[in-house]
Amino acid sequence: MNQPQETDKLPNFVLDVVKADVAAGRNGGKVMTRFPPEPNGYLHIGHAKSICLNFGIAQDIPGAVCNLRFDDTNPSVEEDEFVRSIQEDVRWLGFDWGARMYFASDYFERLYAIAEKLVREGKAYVDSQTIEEMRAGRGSFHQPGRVSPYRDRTPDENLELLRRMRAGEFPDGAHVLRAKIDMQASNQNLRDPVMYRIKREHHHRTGDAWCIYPMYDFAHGYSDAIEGVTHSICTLEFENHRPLYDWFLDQTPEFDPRPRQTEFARLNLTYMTLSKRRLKLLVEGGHVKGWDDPRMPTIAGLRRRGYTPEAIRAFADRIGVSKRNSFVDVTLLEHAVREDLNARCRRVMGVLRPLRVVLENVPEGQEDAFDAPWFADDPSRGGRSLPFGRALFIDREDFAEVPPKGWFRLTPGGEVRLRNACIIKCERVVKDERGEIVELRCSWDPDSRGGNAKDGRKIKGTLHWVSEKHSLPAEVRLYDRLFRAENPGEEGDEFLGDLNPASFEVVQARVEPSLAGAAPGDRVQFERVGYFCVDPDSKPGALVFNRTIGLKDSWAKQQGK
RNA sequence: UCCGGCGUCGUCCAAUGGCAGGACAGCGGAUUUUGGUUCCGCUUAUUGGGGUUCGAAUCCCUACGCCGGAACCA
Repeated sequence: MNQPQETDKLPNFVLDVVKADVAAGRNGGKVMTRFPPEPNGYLHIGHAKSICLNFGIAQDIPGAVCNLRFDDTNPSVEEDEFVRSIQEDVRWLGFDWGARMYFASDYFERLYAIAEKLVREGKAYVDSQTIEEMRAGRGSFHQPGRVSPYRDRTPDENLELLRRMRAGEFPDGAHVLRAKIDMQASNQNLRDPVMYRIKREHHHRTGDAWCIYPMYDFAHGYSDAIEGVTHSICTLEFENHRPLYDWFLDQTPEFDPRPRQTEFARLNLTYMTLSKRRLKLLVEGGHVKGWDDPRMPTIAGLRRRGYTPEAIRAFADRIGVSKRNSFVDVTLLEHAVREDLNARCRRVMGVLRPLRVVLENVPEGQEDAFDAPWFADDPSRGGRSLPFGRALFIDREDFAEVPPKGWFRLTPGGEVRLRNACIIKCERVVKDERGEIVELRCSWDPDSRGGNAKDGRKIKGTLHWVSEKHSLPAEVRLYDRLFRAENPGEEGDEFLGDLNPASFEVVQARVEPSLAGAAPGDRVQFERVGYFCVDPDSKPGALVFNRTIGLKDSWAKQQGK
C-alpha cells in the first residue's frame, strides 16, 4: 500500500504548494501533514478525499509523514465509538499513521499554558458578558464590533479569573477567555474570538479533569505546531479563519516549523448527502439501518456494500483537488468500483428471481455437469464444475411471453444458450389459475454441450442459470441510490423527502453450489447481473449477499427510452 | 449591502504567456457463450466587455454569476 503511483494521479495545487516549499527549503525540507477528524460521527467518502490528499502527500514526498489527529475539543458531541471507527476506516483505506496517532486533548495542558502566556502578555482577556451581549457586540457584516466593557481588565486580573475558571469556581457560561485582536476587523473571525469556554461535560479521554475547553481556532493551529506539522490542509469554509490561524501562531515565534494552512474544496456527490448532520439524522431517524448501512456514503457503509479501498482511492485520485465548489457525478464513483471489481471478481451464477425450467428430454434423476472458468477471458485463473439436471432455475426477467422488439432472451418456442452449458428451447409455458407463469417446459439440445450448436446455428441470447437440486438458497439485498434527487434537499431542508423508496429490496435467490463456503467480505460477479459482496450477516447455510453495483445494462437503457 | 474565495466540455480535473487536453457521462460502430468486458470513432467548453502582448484560459481593469462567513461548533 506504499506504492505512491498506483493510479494516474492528477496533479493538484496542494501538492504543488508542498513541492514548492520543499524546493524553497522551507522547514528544512521537512513535510508533515495531518488528517484531523472530530470524533463525532463516521467518516464518509468526502473524508476519504481528504485522507487520500493528506496521506497521499506523505507518500509522494520522500521523508514526509501524515499524522492522525482527533480534534476532540468539544466533549458534548465526541465519543469513543467514533475514535474506534475512524481508525478502522483510515486503516482499511490503506493508510498508515505509524505511531503518530494524536488527540488535541493530549495538548490541553500545553494549550492552557499558551493561554496563560497570552493573558500575561495582554493579548487575551476574560470576558463576562452574556452570550447575547457578546453576539451583539460582535457586530455584523456591515457593522463593526464594539469592545467589551471587560476588555481592559489587567493581565493580573485576567490571570486570576482564568485560573478560577479552570478551577471550576464559575458556572458554565459565566466567563470566556477571548483573544484581544480587533473589534473593527472586516473579517469577523478577528473580532476578539473566544479561546476557552466553561463547559462541564465529561470528556471521552480526559474525563472530568477539565471544565474549560479550548475552541477550534485556538486549539487547531497550536496542535499542528506542537506536532511539527508543516502543511495544515483543510476545506474552504476555513479560509476566513486563516488570518486567525496565523495570528495565534504569530504570538508564539518559538514554534518551528510554523505550519501553514491551505484550503481545498470539499467533495459533493450527486444523489448523496455528505453532511454529518444529515447522516446523523438518517441513522437516528431510522431511515437507514446504521452508520454502516450499505446505502450510506460512509466508509463503513461503502465497505459493507462491497466497495474496495482501491476503488475509493482511484476515485479520489481522479476527481482531483481544487478550490472550486464542485458536484462530482456519482457515475464516476460507480465507474471506479466497476473497474476494480471487473478485474478481481470471479464470475459465478446467481438467479435473483427464480423461474423453474424443466427439461423434458432429460430423464428424471439424471445428472450432468459442465466445466466453467472463473474468468472467461483467462481460463488459467481456474474454474469449477457446474452441476446440471432436469430441473433448473433461470431469472424471471429472462423470459417474455410477448417479447419486446430487440429481445434475445427466452420466448415461447425460442432458443437460448445456458451460460457455459448448452442450448435449450422453450416448448410450453405453465401457468397457475391466476395466469401467473409458474414453470417453463423446455428441451435441451444434447449436441450443444459447452454452448455451441453442432449444426452451426447462431444463438444470440445467453442466460445465467442454476440447477434446482444443487443450487443454494441465498438472501440477496439489492441496494440502489439512497436519494432520488441529484441534490437532495436542494430546496430548503426537506432532504428526507428526496429519499428513494426503492433504495432497498430483498429477494430470495438461488446461487450456484460453489458459493457454499462464501465468507463475509468475499466479492463475486453474478454473471449478467452485477457485483455482489457477502454480508457480515451471512452464515454457512444462510448466505446473504449485498449488491455492490449492477453491471452496465445497455438493454435496460434502450428500453428506458 | 461588508469580507473572503471561485468562474474551462453535461460533470470533475489539466493546460502556470505559445496547437484548449484527459476521465466520467452521452451517442455511434467492431468484437463477444455476460445486452458485461475490450477496442475504435463522434459530439460538446475558456462567464460578458475592455485593455496589455507578435501571441491571453493564463496578466490588468470592469461587469456579472456562484460559494462561504455574523456558535461559548468543527
